[in-house]
Amino acid sequence: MTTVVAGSTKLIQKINRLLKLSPEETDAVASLTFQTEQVSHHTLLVREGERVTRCCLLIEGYSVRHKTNRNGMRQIVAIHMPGDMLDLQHLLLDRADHNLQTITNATVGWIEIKRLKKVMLAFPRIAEAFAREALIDASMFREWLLNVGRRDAKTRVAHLICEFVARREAMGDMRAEEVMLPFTQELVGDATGLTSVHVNRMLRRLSEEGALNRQNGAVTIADWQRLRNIAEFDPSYMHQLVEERVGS
Amino acid sequence: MTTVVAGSTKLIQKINRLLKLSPEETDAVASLTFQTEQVSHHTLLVREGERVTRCCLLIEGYSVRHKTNRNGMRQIVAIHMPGDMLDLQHLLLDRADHNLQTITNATVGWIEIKRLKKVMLAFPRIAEAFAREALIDASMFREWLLNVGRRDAKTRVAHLICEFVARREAMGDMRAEEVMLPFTQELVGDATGLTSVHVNRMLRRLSEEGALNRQNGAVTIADWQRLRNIAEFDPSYMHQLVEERVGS
DNA sequence: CGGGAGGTTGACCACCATCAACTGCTGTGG
DNA sequence: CCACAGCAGTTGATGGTGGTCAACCTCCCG
Repeated sequence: MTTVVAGSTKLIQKINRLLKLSPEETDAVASLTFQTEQVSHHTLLVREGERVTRCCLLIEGYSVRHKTNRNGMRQIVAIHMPGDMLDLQHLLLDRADHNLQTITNATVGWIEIKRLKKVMLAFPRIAEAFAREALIDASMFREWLLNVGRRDAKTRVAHLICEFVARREAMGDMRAEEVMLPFTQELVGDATGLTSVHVNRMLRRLSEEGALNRQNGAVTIADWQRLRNIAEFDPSYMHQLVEERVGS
Repeated sequence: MTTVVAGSTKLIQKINRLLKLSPEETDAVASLTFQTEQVSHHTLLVREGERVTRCCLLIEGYSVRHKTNRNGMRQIVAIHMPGDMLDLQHLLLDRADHNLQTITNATVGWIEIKRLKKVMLAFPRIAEAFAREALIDASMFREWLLNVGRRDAKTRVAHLICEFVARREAMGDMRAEEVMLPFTQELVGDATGLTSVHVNRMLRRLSEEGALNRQNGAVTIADWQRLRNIAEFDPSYMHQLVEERVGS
C-alpha cells in the first residue's frame, strides 16, 4: 500500500489520445496518487449492487466487466487494459450494475471519488476527457451488441480479437501480431455469447484459414488483413481511442 | 418550423428524475427553443458516419438507434421515447457511429450543440444530469448485451417488453398494461437478435402462458408479475430512470 | 507425483433460422 | 365502392449453427 505516480503514465497517454492536455492539466493528472494493490487473477474488484465510493485505475494486467443471468451464465460486456480508469461511471451513479473482475494477476490503484471530482472541477478539460471516454465505452457496447446479436460465431470471435489487438497497439505495445492473448477460450465465449467448446472450433477454423497462429493454446495474429476482413472490423466505432491502422 | 417550449415538458420531467433541478435550472431548460419538425415513420434522422452538429429532442413518437453488419442485418441498440434527447453523445464525439431512425410518425425538435453547451456551462447541474443520462444509457446497453448474449428467445422478448413498459410507465403514461406496443415483430427481432418469425412464435408462447394478451397483432400486458418473472426483469440497471414498481 | 485448469475432439441434439405459403389489414386509386 | 397492392402477421416444413455432454490430453504448479 504505497502511493505511486508511475501508474498514471499510461493513463496520461490515454487521456492525451482523447484530448490534448496542457502542461498544467498533465501535471494535475500526474500528481494524482493511488493506493496501489497487487491482486491475483479472478479477483472481484466490484460486485453488482455494491455502493462504490472509489475508483480503480488498472495499472498492470487485464480485467473484465460482466453480468450474469438467472442460470448463472456470464456475459462479459467489456475488457480493460492498463491505463483504463474503471468505475468512472460511479462518479455519478452510486450503485454498481455489473461486476468488475481481474482476469490476470494485476496491479490496481485506488482513488477516492471525491478527490477525482475535485480535480475534474478544477480542470474541466480533464472532466471532458473522462466524459469522452465514457461515451466511447458506450459506443463499444453498441458494437458488441451488433457483434453478439447479428454476427456468426467465427466473425464474432475474430472481431473480439481484432478489437483487443487494435486497442493494445494503440496503447503503445509492440506490434500486436507478436503478442499472445491473455484470454481463455471460456472468456472469449463469455464475451461473444458462445460456449468455450465452440470458441475452440472457431479458433481452429481461423487458424486453418490462415488468420491466426496457434501453438499449445497460445494465439497470435498470422494475417491481420485476413482476420480483419473475416471480422468485419472497422475501428471507427472507437473514435479517437484507436487510430485507423495504415499498414498491413 | 417554429420554436416551442411545450416540447420540453417531458424533458424536464425526465431530468428531474435524474437530478432535482432548482427553479432557475428548470427555467434554463424550459427556455431552450427547438426547431420542430414533423417526420413520418422510418425517417433517418442521423446516419452512421455523419458529422453531427445539432441534437435532436424526441417530442412525440418513437425512434431507435441501430447498426448493421456486412450482410445488412440490423441490430437495434436502443429505443427512445418522448422526452429523450438523442445524440447527446455528439456534444463530445463528432461522428455518428450508428443510425438514428423514427419507427412511428414523430415530432422532433432540433437544437444546435453550441447552444446546448452554453447552457451546460452556465448550469453545471444540467450538464451533470445529461452525463448521468449517458451513463444510464451505457448501463442499458450492458443489460441488452446480457439479454442478447445469454438469454433464450422467450426471455429476450419478454425482457424487451418489460423494459419498454417500465420506461413508459416511469415517463408518466397511464398504467402500461393498457397500452399497446408500437413495435412490429421485425423490430423486436432486430432488438433481440432474433428473426421476426421466431419473435412471432415467442409472442404466442408468452400469450399461451398468460403473460400477454393479443388481438389482431396488438399486444398488451396480461400479467405483469408473470411476464417479469419470465423476463428475469430487474429494473435496477436503469438506476434513477425507472423506480422499482411496487404493486402488481 | 498428483491435482486442477484449460484445451481438444467427437457424437448428438435443440434452438432458432430459413423458406414459403397464406391471412388479414389498411390505404390508395380507379 | 371495389380492386389491388403492400405491409405485417401467422404457420408449417426443413435444416444448420451452435449447445451439450463426455472423454481425453497437455501443461503447470504445488
